Amino acid sequence: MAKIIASKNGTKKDVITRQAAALFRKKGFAATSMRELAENIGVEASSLYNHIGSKSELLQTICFKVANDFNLHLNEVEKKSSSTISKLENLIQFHIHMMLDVYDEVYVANHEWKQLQEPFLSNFLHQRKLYESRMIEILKTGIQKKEIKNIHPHVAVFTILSAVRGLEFWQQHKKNVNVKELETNMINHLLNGITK
Amino acid sequence: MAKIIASKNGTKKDVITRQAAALFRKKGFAATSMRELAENIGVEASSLYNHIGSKSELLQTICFKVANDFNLHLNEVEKKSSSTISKLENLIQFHIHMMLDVYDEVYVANHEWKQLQEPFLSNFLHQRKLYESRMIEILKTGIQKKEIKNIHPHVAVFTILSAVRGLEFWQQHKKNVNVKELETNMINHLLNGITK
DNA sequence: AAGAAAAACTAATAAGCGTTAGTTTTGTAA
DNA sequence: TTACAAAACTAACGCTTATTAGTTTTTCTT
Repeated sequence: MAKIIASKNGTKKDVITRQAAALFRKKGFAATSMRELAENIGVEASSLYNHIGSKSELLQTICFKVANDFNLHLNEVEKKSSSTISKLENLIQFHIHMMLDVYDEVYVANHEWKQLQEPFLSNFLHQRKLYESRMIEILKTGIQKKEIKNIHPHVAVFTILSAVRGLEFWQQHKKNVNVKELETNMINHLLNGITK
Repeated sequence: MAKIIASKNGTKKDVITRQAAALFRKKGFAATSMRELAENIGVEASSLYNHIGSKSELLQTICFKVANDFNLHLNEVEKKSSSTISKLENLIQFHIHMMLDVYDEVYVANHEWKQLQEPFLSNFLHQRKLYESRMIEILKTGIQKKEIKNIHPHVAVFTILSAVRGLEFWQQHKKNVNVKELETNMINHLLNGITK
């Protein structure tokens, strides 16, 4: 067992997957070749197949890892018996952190899921729709409890998710902005408008 | 000169470009083959080259047409001696309409510009940055004239552009929402927050 | 109807793709 | 040191790609 690989960077498969995410983000899934990926890792293309099953599998791994992270977090948020507002605050915060911490992976999940093959494509879209529904449900509860204005919950969820996805934009100006500041500003902006 | 093509749909090149935009949006530029594009038009792949120069050229045409439309509109907005708010209102409205009217093209310009070849890639990014700068400049003027809160103009422009780009999301729920309503809601939401 | 121009076709090109087979090197454990 | 397993390598596979050349069909002009 190689020391460096196992302890710091995870398995070689992890290294490959991470590099794949970086390239898929930069160039797109279809425009990234296995030879190019291999070169970035310092190995021949065929050697990759000692560690991974296929190019498609790489995309699947990336997309479903991200989807799972979001789902698990939503599970925890739903469990907590906190106010609707702090639930939403928690969700937005998590989205921001995911976008900043695992940018490549989230970007790929957001942009390259189209290249997934069936049945993974349908599965992914299903999970996505479910996540949206659960967010809408949280908002509806908040409206019932009079914690939140009587807005259209679907529209509100769409607005929040759009704004957070827009952080991709921000990645290139990362140095010009204080992350904490951005975070609180964004949460305030997105929640003040709907809080009663 | 064929009647149907010339009068209603424009030249055959226009038809090809429009179909290309549709496919590039659905499947991505790299994942769309010329054979597939040809099949959608009802012709052999090689026949396309009687009308277009190359696959790359199709992407260039799409991206720069969109960029040019936005630039021309911004020119007009800058010329008008109206208030900062109504300038911004005008801009947001235009973005929304472009997103709804020429969805495929705007989507491709937003997502597939990465596949442009040099020097077009640099040119495109330059135009984009310039557009942002000019929007920021409008906001700065508004702040000076005390029409607008003393916010960070860069952040505000980013927020507006993100929210509008998020309309892509909305395309699939198009039937569930009144466009006019969406438009006024969005303009209010994005401008009320920064108006003094 | 004849001639010219436009646009379709078939066929082929070279290059690149993901992936596999078979072999050799490297690293680990006995 | 020997034996085994993991992971690298070279070479090649069949397939698809964008694009070109050459030819035939269609369309428009006169």
